[in-house]
Amino acid sequence: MPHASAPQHDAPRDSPDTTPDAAAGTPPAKARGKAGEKSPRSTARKAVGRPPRISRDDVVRAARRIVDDAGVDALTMRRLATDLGTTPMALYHHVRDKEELLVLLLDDYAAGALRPTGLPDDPVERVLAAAAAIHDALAARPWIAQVLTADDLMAASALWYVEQVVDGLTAAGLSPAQAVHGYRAIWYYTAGEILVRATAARRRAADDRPTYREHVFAGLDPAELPRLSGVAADWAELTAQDTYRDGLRALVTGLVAGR
Amino acid sequence: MPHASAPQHDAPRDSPDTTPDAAAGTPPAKARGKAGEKSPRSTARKAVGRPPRISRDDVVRAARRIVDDAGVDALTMRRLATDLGTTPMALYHHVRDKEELLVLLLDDYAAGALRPTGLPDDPVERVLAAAAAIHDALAARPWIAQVLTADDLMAASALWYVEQVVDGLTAAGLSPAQAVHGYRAIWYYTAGEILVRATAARRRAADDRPTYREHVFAGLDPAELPRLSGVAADWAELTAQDTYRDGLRALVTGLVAGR
DNA sequence: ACCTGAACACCGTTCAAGT
DNA sequence: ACCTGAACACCGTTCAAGT
Repeated sequence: MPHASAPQHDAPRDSPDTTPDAAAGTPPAKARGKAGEKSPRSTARKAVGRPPRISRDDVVRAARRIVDDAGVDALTMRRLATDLGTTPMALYHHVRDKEELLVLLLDDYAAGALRPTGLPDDPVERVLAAAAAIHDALAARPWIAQVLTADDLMAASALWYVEQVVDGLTAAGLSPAQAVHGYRAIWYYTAGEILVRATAARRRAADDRPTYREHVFAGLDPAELPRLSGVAADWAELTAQDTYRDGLRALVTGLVAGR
Repeated sequence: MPHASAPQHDAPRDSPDTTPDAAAGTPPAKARGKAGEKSPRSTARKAVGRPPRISRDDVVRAARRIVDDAGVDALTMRRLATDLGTTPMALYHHVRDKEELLVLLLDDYAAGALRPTGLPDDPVERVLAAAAAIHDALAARPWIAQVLTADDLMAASALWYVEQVVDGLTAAGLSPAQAVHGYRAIWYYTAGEILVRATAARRRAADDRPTYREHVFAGLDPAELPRLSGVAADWAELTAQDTYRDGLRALVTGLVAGR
């Protein structure tokens, strides 16, 4: 199901948008000049002019290929154009800029993530399952981390997961406002885990300056920092363990207990 | 106290390192060629050659100025060189590359953060206070967020905070391993909050595509996503509220309860 | 040892023009 | 309407040379 339900936000002029101001009223500042001045003789919605060679979907698909194959750093407008057999500037007719492309990519990916079948009935367990599902889907692709900071996600196609979390928290006794705040807390924790872990993995892969933390920990003063000195030897092993679900459970438990 | 205790990791050749392999044994891959081949006649540690015009501290200080004044995006090696009255390449004699500079910057900033005086005696409250202190220190500077992903922080000078958290969790009954995992969970939550919030703020400041989320929420199908439809009108207001401490308390409560 | 100058190999994006 | 070509205004970093 490739992003069938993802809304085409900021689609260039061809989206039959229901809200009038999204298409004509107050377009984003950057696009305003272009949209208003560039096509002075487009009097009607007729399909006039050169037929398109590539579509927005083509762009997103090609971008996803690059990112999956070679990482998000390899995604440049120039390479993307080359892969599509066009020029860099042709892309700008389909996406506003690179950041929009990244958000589109994230949406597209979230839409393709599997919705877990048979979520538990118990509210807390349901929250845990939904959060873990979106976490696992995102954590599976390391490039997500770098895109995450470009959007607070939870946009468009990931809303189903958000619904499950908010619903579960409500069923567990939280007020609607508390449930939204609870969802946000879960999202902070989840996004943070993905980002921190992805960075650590990148660091490890580069195998550059690998001994920095060890260096710091080796120089610990047991008198000043006794606890850290005590766990210094095990730190690497302990932090390498995947404890996402444990922390998630603690957070959700605390949210429900503190209602 | 400008990072007096911050270790000079990867300082170029002049650091009298105690661990032999940090200075000579296995230098990072990138630097290996340069370090091994560039100075064939440096037979002793004598201060020979041209006297330095700028120091590593100068570089970090100038970088901090730029970042504080104009944001992290304005920090380029070229501008930094201009501000220091040198050439871009002179900088590379003091820092390995730009990423190291960013990490140095983060360290430097964390070292300058105020340690809260009079931490509470109660273990849970102590954990909350320490975590909130590091959170507030980092959240005060928006550029931190972008640097955070370049390091898992908690390095060097921020260790005091880590000690407080691990100690508090231990005093609350967690095992050393549980305390480390708990600290990690708190760090995920904290880093995630800062990152997500900073991105949202950036988005708002750009006032570009401001209606995307509203657009998505306006198109919600109440039959499919009833909870979200119910809170759609209040979403912006609810998520604008600062609930970092509430979520933190829930997390810590859950960690202690689940021990 | 420390610094400079010039160059390399890129970026994202604008602008004016073509069909 | 859609695409092209050339250019702008940058990047971080390497390399060879100077003092």
